[in-house]
Amino acid sequence: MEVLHGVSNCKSCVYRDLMFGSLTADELILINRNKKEIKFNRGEVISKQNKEIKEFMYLKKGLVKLYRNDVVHRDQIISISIPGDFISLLSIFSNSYYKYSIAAIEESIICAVDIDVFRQVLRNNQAFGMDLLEKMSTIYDDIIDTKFNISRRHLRGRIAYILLYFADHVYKNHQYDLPVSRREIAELIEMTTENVIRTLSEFNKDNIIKIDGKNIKISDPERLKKICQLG
Amino acid sequence: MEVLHGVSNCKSCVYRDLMFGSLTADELILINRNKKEIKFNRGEVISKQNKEIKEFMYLKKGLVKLYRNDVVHRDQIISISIPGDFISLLSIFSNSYYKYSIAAIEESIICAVDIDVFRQVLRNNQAFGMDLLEKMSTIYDDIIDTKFNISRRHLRGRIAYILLYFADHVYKNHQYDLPVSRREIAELIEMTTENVIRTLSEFNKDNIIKIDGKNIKISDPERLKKICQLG
DNA sequence: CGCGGCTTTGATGTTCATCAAGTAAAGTGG
DNA sequence: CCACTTTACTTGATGAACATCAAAGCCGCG
Repeated sequence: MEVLHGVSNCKSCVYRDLMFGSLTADELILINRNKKEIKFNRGEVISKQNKEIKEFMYLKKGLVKLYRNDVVHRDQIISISIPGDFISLLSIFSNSYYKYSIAAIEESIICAVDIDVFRQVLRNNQAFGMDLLEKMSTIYDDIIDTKFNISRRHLRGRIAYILLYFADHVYKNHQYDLPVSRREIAELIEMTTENVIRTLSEFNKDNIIKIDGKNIKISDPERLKKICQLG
Repeated sequence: MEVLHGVSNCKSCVYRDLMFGSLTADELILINRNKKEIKFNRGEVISKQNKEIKEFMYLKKGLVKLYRNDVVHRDQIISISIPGDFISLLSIFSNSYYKYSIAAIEESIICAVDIDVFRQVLRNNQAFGMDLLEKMSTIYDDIIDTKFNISRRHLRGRIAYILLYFADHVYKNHQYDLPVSRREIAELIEMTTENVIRTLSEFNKDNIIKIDGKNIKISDPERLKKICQLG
């Protein structure tokens, strides 16, 4: 972890409209003065379950996972966030502590705004609040959707679902380097690491996908989609 | 379904503070003028997935379920709402159509406020917006929590979890009439109807619970809690 | 009264987790 | 930089957990 100094101004940030489009010039200056950019290496924990929330964060670069810690069983991954996502939006209003842990899957850069400043701006800007309601709702809906979609499927269907998820939602490409380990896939779709590997090998043998280490190429998208729907 | 006329004024509603505590007198009058109270019988569908959202609704009396329709497999119950819950809060901001269906489990009375009026009040009252952010966040967090708690458990653990859920969260009593059918329990915790029945019978035989038709009495809460934690 | 939905139990087979054991890859310290 | 340790990946064998199928009793309702 490393705080980046002398970094970009919010005014010219690519994500400005995504998040702070409804702020006045003054509000934006205030946010800019109270934000930090922080770099995390692959594997580093960004925040831990039950820790106090001190910042509103969004992802500028990289890939992070939200997950529930579980000592007895295994961790459960709730969602994968891509650049532009608000990674601390969950539970920021319902709790003063994190309900979930966050860790970097790839080297990532987080933009973190002091939570009190954030709340202050929120109290004074109606449009900003409405924006946030909508965004939060969308994030939550996506999580619920994904979770319910996964839990009703069998193993083959789950793997198909998650492969297509990375292709369509994260990388927008039918070929990509899997950002997560086999174990993390298992934690994401509730199955064992062994069965993740087995199912991937099966798909590989059946020429549905082509595996080369971390690299996945979806050779037969139609069949994969069919398995996703039926499995 | 039956619209109730000449019903109570919002001003003296038991749920006023729960929902509309931050409204001005004028706003409350506006809401009052544009609300309906509607009674639904057991089993009646209150709103259907993909239908346009025209009202903001909360539950005054009874018990309802939120669920995802699924033609191929079975329906999936997302949550059970008790009086005071905002049953259409989900997706009201992220979508203009319902993402989930809603149906009455018991005879229920819904209070429905015209969605445009609701949004209008929301735009003009900052405190109301903040309230809503917090409430919505809590509802979503609960759903995610429940869902993840269930999906990591085995059948016995799931049944134990749901029995305790009804006891602690819905009825606040160790004895209660199960409001849902065995099949609905199955849809709620992702298992088959047969296995719900089998597991309940097992618990009955082991003197952990006492079943009499729909009536459940938790005779050995400690053991049930242990099963819930370990299963 | 009979039809359909809910409930219950048993038998059977499938799906999946667990255990074991080995290889490959990636950190780690001397 | 190389030996060493740990972590990730892979495959197979086994048994447990669970779904499916079948059949029958029960209850409410038109």
